[in-house]
This record gives sequence, C-alpha cells and structure tokens, in this order.
Amino acid sequence: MQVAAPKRYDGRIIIHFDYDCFYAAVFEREDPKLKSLPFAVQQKQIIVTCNYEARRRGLYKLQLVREARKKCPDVIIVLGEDLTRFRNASKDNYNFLRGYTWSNKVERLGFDEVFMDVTDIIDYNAALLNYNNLASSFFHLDRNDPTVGFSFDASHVFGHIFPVAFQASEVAAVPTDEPAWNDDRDLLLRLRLGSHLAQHLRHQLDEQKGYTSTVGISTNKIISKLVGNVNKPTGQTTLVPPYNPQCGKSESNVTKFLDNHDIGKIPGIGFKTAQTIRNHVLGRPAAFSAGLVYGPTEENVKVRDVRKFNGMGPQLLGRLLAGPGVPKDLGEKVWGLINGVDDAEVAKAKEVPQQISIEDSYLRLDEIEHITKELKMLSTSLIKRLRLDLTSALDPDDVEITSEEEDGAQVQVDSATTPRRWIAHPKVLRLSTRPRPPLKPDGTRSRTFKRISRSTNMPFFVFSFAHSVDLLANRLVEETLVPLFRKLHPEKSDWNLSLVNLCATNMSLTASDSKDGAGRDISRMFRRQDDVLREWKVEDVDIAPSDDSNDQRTPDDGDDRIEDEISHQDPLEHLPLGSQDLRTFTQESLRGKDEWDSDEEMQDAGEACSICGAAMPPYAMLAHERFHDLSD
DNA sequence: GAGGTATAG
DNA sequence: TTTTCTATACCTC
Repeated sequence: MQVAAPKRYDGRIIIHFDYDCFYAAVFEREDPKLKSLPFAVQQKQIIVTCNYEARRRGLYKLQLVREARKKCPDVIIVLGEDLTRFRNASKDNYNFLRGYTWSNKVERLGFDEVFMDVTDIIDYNAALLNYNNLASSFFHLDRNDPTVGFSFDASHVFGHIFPVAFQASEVAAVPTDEPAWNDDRDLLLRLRLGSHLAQHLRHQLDEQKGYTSTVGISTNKIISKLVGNVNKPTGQTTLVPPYNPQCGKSESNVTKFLDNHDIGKIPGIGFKTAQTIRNHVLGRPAAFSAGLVYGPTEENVKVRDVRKFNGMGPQLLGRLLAGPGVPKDLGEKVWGLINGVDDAEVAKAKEVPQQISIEDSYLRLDEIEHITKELKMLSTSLIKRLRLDLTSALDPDDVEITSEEEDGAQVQVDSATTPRRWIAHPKVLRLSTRPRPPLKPDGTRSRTFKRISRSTNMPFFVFSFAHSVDLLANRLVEETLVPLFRKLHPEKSDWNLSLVNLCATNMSLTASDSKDGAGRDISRMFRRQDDVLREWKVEDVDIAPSDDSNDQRTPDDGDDRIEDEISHQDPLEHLPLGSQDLRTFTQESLRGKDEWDSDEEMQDAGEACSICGAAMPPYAMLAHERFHDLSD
C-alpha cells in the first residue's frame, strides 16, 4: 500500500554555500604561497582538512597525521586548534553575503556553510524580465537603484544542472513561446535567475574575500544543500524541474536525485533515525561502521528503499521513531525529507547567538585546585567570547565599517580602539560537568556521557569594561562558580570529572543595536515610545525594595529603556591579549564597598551603566541599577 | 530550572 | 557511534 507523497511547495529559491576546504582556505588567504603546495590543517592527531593539491596526492579529511606524512612527506601542516581565525573569517563571509539579501534570511551552518533565501530578489527580477530577449537581461541587486546589478543570460541556467542529461535539451524543453502559466517553466526561470545570482555572489566572494565556494540552488534547504555536492569543488549545481511527477510521464527530478542517497546522508536524518529506519527496512538490526575512518561498511539502505517500502509514510515513520525526547512530528518531517519536501525557513540573521559556551575535557580532574584553575581558564575564555560576540561599536555607523573590514584581525584591532557597548547580556550562567562513572564490579567502566548542571543568574560585573578579563574571571570563579560547583557536587571530594562546561545563556537583547539592518529602524521607533514610558518605570523601580547584599544580579530588558542616553563609553579591552587598564564607569557608585574600590578609576563625573551603557548623573544610578535587578 | 534526545559541522 | 567542541531544537518533569 503506497502512501501519497507530501505536497510540494516550490515557491522559494534557496542557495546553499559551502566554502571549499574552509580551514585550509583561511590559511591560504593569509599566505597565498600555500595554494600551490600540498597543505593541511591539523587538530589533535588528525588532518581536519587539506587543500586540493594535498588531495591530489592522496591526502583526505580526517586522516591521521602520521599517515598523511607518510603518503606525502613534503606536506605542509599547520595546527588549527585555535578556532578564532576561522570564526572571524566565517563571520566576515557571512556578513558579506548577508549584505546582498533583502529579506535578511541568511543562515550560517557551522563555520563554512550558509543558506540564503533569495526568493524576493528572484521574484522582483523575474517580473522585470523581457521574455522576448532573455539572453540580454540585467539582474537587479537593489530595488532603489536600478543601476546596481549585472548583465546575464536568462535563457540558460548558469553552471551545472541536475540531472545532467537534461543539459542539452534544457532550452528546447522550454521554448520561449510556451505559456507563462506553466509551473515548470516558471520554476525553471526562477531557478535560472537563482543560478546567475549564485554565480555573481560566488564571484564576489572570491574576488573580494578570497574564498571559493561550492553552491547548490533549489527551492528548499535540504535539496539545495545536497545538490551542491554534485560538483565539488568550486562548482554550482541547480536542480532543474520537473519537481513534480509529470502526470504519469516523467519522474520528479527531486526524487530522481534523492533516491540514490543513503538514508543517513539526508540532512536532518542523523545516526539514530537512520539506524531505526534501516532496521525496519532490512527486517533485522543494521550493522554500523564503527570506525567511520575505514571502509564503506555501511548497510546499503537508500532513500528509494525507504520511500518505496510497503506501508511507508508519515504514520509508520512516526511509530518507528517515537520515543522519549523525540519531536512529535518527526514522522511527518522525515517523510517530507525523503520526498525532498522541507518547509524549514532559512532563519533570519540573528544579531546575537542564543548561547555561548566553553568546555574542555580531561583525563583526570579530581583536585579542587586543579578544578579552580580550569574554571579560571574557562571563565577567561568565556568573558573574552562574550566581549567579542556580544558587543558592538558604540556608534552605529562604526558597526558598518567594522563589519566590512577585510578580515578578522582587522576587526579585532578595531574592537580595541572603538568605544563599545553591550548589545545583549546572558542572564544565566550554567556550569555543567560530566562525572566519570565509577568502576563496575567487573572492572569495566560503563560508558556514560551524561552531564549534570547547575545554573545561576549571571553576575553583571562580568560586563564591566573597567577591569581586565583576568580580574573578572577570578572574581567570577570565586564568587559564583565555586559556590555553583559545590551545589553541583555537594560530596566532599569523591568526584572525578571528565568534562567541564561553562555556558552563558538566556540572552537579553539590549535593543536598538541589532546588527540586523531591518531591525534598526524598528527599534528606533520603539525607543521613542520607551522614552515616554521611562519616567514611569524608573519611579516604579525607585520605590521598590532592593537587596544590596546580593551580588548576583541579572541584567534584563530594562536596558531597553535608557538606550537614548548613551553618551560615551570606553574602549573595549583588547581581547586576545588580555588586560589593559582602561578607565570606564561601573556600578560601584551605587554599591559602596567592595574590593574594587581601590581601583580609583571610575570616579569621573557622569556615570555610565556598565550593563547598558546608558549615561546618567550619579544620583540616578541607584534607581537605574535596581531597574536592572528587578526586571527579571 | 534541570535534564534528556537528537542533529550538524 | 564516542574523541571533541560548539551550537541548535524540542521534549518532559
């Protein structure tokens, strides 16, 4: 009994980018000589990626360094364990691509992949085409300036297409006199536009940023991503219509494409889901390739086998995959995926990540001194990351300049010299550990990777620019993390940890600064309203009780309301290098004695809240700070 | 809030 | 799945 395929919606055009051997490319950009040499990036004992010259000589991803050297003795290997440069380059490329979107639907997946929903740009251009002369078309990149764009030939798809056999007949299959209401013709036309836009973006990315990329063009995330793989590297592939079966005549190209993929290769179908499905289709437990490094020992279950399996459909899949913790609609979702249907939106660019976490693993971690030391290290990294990722230049215009800088290093230099302010604060700090399970009677250790955690309000002194990261980290460990650790591990000293994780989460936007260009105007409007409300809110706060003995305060959306009053703030401490003594304002003025009073560095007239950057006379700070406190 | 499951790079 | 380091979404109590 056959279940009907889910209904397709192919109204979008989505481009998936994958930068070619990204880690290697980052280094090659710093030192172009590497490009012509066999070159690889190492993490731990493995080659995480290598350039194509190295691949030509037999090297490959995830190869052991020893093997690589044996195979290719003159390979140049650099250590790539510090992710900072990759993160910066990734952000820079992302912002670059984002600059082309109208909808701001640009989603980063890891460091080296980006989805763009360019539907609006495509539809706009489709409407302006001259169907009598598609070959001499102009692609508009700016709705407000008709001169911005490029010439292109809209009578052909640019680059590769799938299926390949379709190539020769592509033009013939869509004669220009065919009626415009033909769905496939319309889709093909929009995909063509997408392919030319993709080519333009790839070219710009290469020319201006120095990164080549491989892209896929289609109508949803999953097939755009998968179809890009067809021509690697530095290629682009468009999945051409028909996307629906032609009334008994031809098969859907989507199905033709997906059917030959291993079930586990479909994005969204991970190991667990794939194994469960394999088990059912094979009628027995499916073997799995433990190593993954060697051999194609996978069970051979293709999408086609699953799709055509007797009774297969959303209900069966739902029953198969049900279990604690699994999304309720997983059956529906997977059924969609194997039919190439994926309604997932390309997420709008987010101003700020949802969480920032740092972790490290240990062979042995069982002494409190050692723990404290590691907490200190992790705290230092975390605070640096918070400053890097959650602050922006104070002047909104600087934000634009900064984001268009050439590379990550440049951005960091700017960070050190440009006044900065927080654009969001994590409200919660979470400490997680992974205790090593005790030995079982038989001497073996049960394999458990479970984590336990405790969380608390993020103390807001970590947002001060006045003190070195080191100092802040010390204080965070002593005042917050050690108590949290004791809560997590009440036992005296019996623990033995294999992992420690620090996570800053529950981000609270500071408003107004969304790097999201579309959001800025909106937030300005809100701010005007907030101005009207501000007096009320501050008075509310002013008469509320407060607890000055409690250090663990939480910054909150309250920040939003004092946005306009920013005057100036001091430069961000140079993050990668640690501390500098920079003068700024902190909350000391309201809190009386604490260990920082000796610092003597924030006594200037006119205070600025260290949380939101708002400047105000000292007498207003008390109420203001309580405001942060209370709005939790 | 705390913990779990699953996924991806 | 296990070696790791992040990040995300969704589920449950």
